[in-house]
Amino acid sequence: MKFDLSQTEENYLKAIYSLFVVSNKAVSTNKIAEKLATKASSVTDMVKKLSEKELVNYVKYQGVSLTENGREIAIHVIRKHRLWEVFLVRHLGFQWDEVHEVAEQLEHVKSVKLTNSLDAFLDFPRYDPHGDPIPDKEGNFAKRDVAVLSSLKIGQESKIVGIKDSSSEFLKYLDKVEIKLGAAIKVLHKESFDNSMMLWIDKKQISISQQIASNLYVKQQD
Amino acid sequence: MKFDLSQTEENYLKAIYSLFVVSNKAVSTNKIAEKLATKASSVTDMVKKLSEKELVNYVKYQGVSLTENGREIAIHVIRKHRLWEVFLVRHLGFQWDEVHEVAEQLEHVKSVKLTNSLDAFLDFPRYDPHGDPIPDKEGNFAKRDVAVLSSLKIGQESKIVGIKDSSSEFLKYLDKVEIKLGAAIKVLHKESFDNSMMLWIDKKQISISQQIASNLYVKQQD
DNA sequence: AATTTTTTTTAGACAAGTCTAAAAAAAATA
DNA sequence: TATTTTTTTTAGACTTGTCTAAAAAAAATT
Repeated sequence: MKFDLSQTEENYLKAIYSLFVVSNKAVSTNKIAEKLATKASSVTDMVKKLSEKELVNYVKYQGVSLTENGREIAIHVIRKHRLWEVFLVRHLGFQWDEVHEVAEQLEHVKSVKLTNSLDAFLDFPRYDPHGDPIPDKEGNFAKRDVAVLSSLKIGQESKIVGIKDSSSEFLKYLDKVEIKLGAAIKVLHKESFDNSMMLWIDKKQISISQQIASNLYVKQQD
Repeated sequence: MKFDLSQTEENYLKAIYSLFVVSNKAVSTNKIAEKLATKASSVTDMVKKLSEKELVNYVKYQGVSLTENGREIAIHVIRKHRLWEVFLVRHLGFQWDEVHEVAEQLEHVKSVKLTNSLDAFLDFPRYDPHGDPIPDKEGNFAKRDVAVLSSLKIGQESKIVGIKDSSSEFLKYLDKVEIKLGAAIKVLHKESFDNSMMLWIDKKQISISQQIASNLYVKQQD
């Protein structure tokens, strides 16, 4: 039941998982190739292998989806990735835009005890530094009752809890304008002609474009 | 100057390093093969490759030694291994006989910032949970002024600081008889016919064989 | 519906790391 | 020193994951 997968195999499962959750339908080999910066022909080969191990459902020319086993493994890898990100930011002084590359390596370390002890050491965090939910031991994600900032109405108060685009550029922008996860905000005004928003954030007043607002997640309670 | 080595290459360098320090002469391919649980023919292949990268000195039929570069990398990997061991025992509740396998994986994670931040987080430990010295950023090992327990004379007081044999069996034995690193001891008696020793350790009196005593390191001051 | 374009798969090749079996060199023994 | 034994290397093969180029299928366009 529990295979010993190579890092490459794990990366494929993770890629298929994340592509699947956005489109909710079988993923094309081309999309996977793009995500993993490889070629579609390589993907076809790997997908066949994963299919033999019953980690993905694969029908020629019809895309790929994860089996229950494959999904479990993918989620477990994501869990490790996000826990390590929390550790790096909280305890080792990493910035949130520095953690990804290192977490990509740490996520492949295999030890159930390690993962669960780390989880406990971090006091079972539910979100990573980017606001993405961390699956628990059983693979359940904390449900986020979140909205995109751009959907808030004038007068609403909320809290920034996550970001959609986690590119390094976007993270750097957020740092520059001092928008931090956890920051309390209040919508003061929405400009109807370009949908830019004026808001209070940490006692300061700033204006952000619709572009930015639609890449920030906010939520009401903890 | 700084290559991106595979985990396998790093493991070869580490193996060559540790074999070299005990014998202080060029290491045979057979010994390396034994250490890495592989075949001598595989070692020959790899050693040629490392030689081309100028990480080892290799002359056919005459064994292998590390170049300055190779030595640096080996020590850096050992540094990471031992730092992670400290982290696992101190913060994640691992026993000292559980850490090796996990540290073998963690030691290959590549990030200078990670290593040095971890070092700082742990407050620059000088010894790992087995009492082995941890090289600093520059690759310098803390000098241990240690002796083997069996060399102590009657009446001498000391402290257990390390072990020579770190096999799982030995570690388990130590746990069973409650010999811990850091424990203060005093030699009460030495049996001349079998060299077994009677000692005080943590307010208890125990007798240990010469076998055991010669696998324990002790030292005077910190 | 026929044709063109795009996507996906197949076929064959390559690099890394490993293995077995055989050959070559070194070491041990007679 | 000659011979036997042990160690080390070479040769050729296999696996994993990758690639390019060509073929096949699907989708889009006319």
